[in-house]
Amino acid sequence: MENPKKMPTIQDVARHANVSAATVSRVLSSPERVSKATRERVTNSVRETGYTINQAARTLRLQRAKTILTAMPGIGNPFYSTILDAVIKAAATRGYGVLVTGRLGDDPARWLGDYFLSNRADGLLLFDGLLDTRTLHAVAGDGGTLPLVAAYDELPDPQINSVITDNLQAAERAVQHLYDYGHRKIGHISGPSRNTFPNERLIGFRKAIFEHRLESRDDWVVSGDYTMDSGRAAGHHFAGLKDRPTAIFSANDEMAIGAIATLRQHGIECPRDISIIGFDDINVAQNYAPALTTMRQPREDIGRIAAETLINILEGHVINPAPVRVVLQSDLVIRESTARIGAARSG
Amino acid sequence: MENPKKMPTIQDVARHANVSAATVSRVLSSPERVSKATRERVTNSVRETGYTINQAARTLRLQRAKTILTAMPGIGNPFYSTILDAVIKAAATRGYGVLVTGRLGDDPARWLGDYFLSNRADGLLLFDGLLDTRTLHAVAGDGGTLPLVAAYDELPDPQINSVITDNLQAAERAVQHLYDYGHRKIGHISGPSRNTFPNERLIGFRKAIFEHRLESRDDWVVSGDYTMDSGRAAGHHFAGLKDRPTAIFSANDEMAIGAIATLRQHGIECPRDISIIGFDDINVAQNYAPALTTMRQPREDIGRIAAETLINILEGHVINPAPVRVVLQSDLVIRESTARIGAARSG
DNA sequence: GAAACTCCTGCAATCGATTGCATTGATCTC
DNA sequence: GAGATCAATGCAATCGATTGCAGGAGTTTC
Repeated sequence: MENPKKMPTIQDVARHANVSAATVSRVLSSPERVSKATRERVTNSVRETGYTINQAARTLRLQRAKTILTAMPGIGNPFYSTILDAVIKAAATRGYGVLVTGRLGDDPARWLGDYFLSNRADGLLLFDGLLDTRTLHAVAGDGGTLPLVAAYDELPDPQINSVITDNLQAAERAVQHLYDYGHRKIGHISGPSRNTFPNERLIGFRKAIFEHRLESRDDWVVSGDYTMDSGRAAGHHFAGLKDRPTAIFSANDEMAIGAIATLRQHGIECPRDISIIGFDDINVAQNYAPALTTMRQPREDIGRIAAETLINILEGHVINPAPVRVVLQSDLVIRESTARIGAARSG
Repeated sequence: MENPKKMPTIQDVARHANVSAATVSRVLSSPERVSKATRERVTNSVRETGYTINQAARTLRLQRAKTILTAMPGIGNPFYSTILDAVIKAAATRGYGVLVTGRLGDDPARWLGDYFLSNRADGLLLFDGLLDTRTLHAVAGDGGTLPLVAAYDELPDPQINSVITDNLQAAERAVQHLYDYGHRKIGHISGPSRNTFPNERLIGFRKAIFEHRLESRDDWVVSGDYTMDSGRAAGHHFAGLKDRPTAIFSANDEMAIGAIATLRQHGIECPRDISIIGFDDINVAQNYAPALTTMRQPREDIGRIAAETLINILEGHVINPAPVRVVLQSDLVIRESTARIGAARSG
């Protein structure tokens, strides 16, 4: 039990097939360089011995781990978990493993470095916008380059490869929808901003408000952290307002759900008394009551494309010195949580 | 750019500190065996060269990857993603990385094997109850043992280590709650069963129904696959019934949500017309409308304990030949989706 | 029939860290 | 003061797969 039967090595296969280890290796990696007879003999031996390659040895020799690391703020978040799912699938079809890490400790540079400056992973998929780009450059080290693809909410450093959706435009589109429905008093529940710099969705919100010359009030914009709890807090805030907006654009679905639930406890029904539009289109959105109007982000696409891009870079398919930039579109999905202002009032 | 500066090796550090590589290695792994003066000199050299250990080499030499593999049916599922979060945290504090895989291809044995029969991972955390135990034994191979901890819904093979909640008892408790609320006509939306063997929650449901001598009808039990969509399908089914149960026990929250949403579309309101209790207490449960009554599973605990158990086994802290079995409790959380039958009818 | 090729296969070095054994110098014991 | 003991360090083999180089067998060419 405590001494698992030793795994067969390439040497064992070689002995079994009466060839050298080199030949076995060649059968496995470039079969066309080996004669048909030998190839078949070796293939049989591989099967009969139950040989599986020792990745550690391979990694050491080739200096490539065939593994990518993904850093996410919180996998518990359904938004990210769907992306991760897509990443894993895409990586698997290319023969790559996926290591996952969250936010650990206070010094991102150190633990990120620990991971694959040490040959555990070949590259990084970054879904955490709160990791500062300076930090990343530090991880990359002065001379070397850290193969990296970023895929988060913010427009990242133009220097680094990225797969993103156009958040600014999508936010404008969300507000536009509320405007189209007749709303003129529009509030916002924003996500966190890093470096005191407003995030893209907040900027888009402000831009739309400005362009439509709508009323802009400080107490109509509250900031949350993308959790349902912070949505609840925002809900309390809006419920307590004397002069309340008739519609709210929430920077993600979870905060929208938290806000709707809390507002309801205060007797404020959505969409009867207030319209709320979310962002992301997470799974529950369509099954929530009311079903959420939201800006759908193509999460599977984000995950898949990000993973493929990174692997292409790793395998040298991308010689292009210019950073890769992929911008995906979000779609407006109209459901029940927003209503025309006239219709809602009369409802 | 395309040629990252070569990472310093232990040899480089040794040269820098004027000692042998062996000494550097000892400073890193068993500092007490090295004199204070040397130790400090080496520690400085490590810092100055920016050395990080090459895990591939270490893994090859030690035959241990310091990495665990988790297999989940779908990370997109919020239930599992919370568990995964806990696993990653627990593993990280023990210095372990976490590889994640989903269901890939049709032959689990092959891809599971590819992972860590090949020294990529030292052990497996299995959250996927649909992987047959025979398959697992096959992966383990005849002689050797695959370090494995299972943590899924079903009571697994008593031979293997497991961290579970008592699903049968929890299911009974859920039905008991409906019974206490005066319901006598109780339906069930079940999860999938493997091997034509009913799953624990279904057994618990049947047991409770039997013991209370309640009506048991085939068309009051529909089976789903734990997705919201299958919950919607179940909702349609129940909506179409002439003689409908007054309460439903859903084997997870997502199916409960799907069912509630669909029933509402048919004019059947929860809890006014029908009470529904879920299972798991996923994040949205408390923010759903109605807030879900559910059996809360301690997901963080499951993830953390499973990871710690596996690592203990890997590090030989567990010499015990008997399989480890941890059984956690689920708690009934009463919210709005269930109502006393009198109260509901009059509401 | 010999030079020039091609094709197939093996030899041996290499990747970087670890560790049993050997060595050195110092301290201790009687 | 000679032998024993011990602490600190170095030597060199090892983990398993890959690959440049070389050699042997067979084929082609003139």
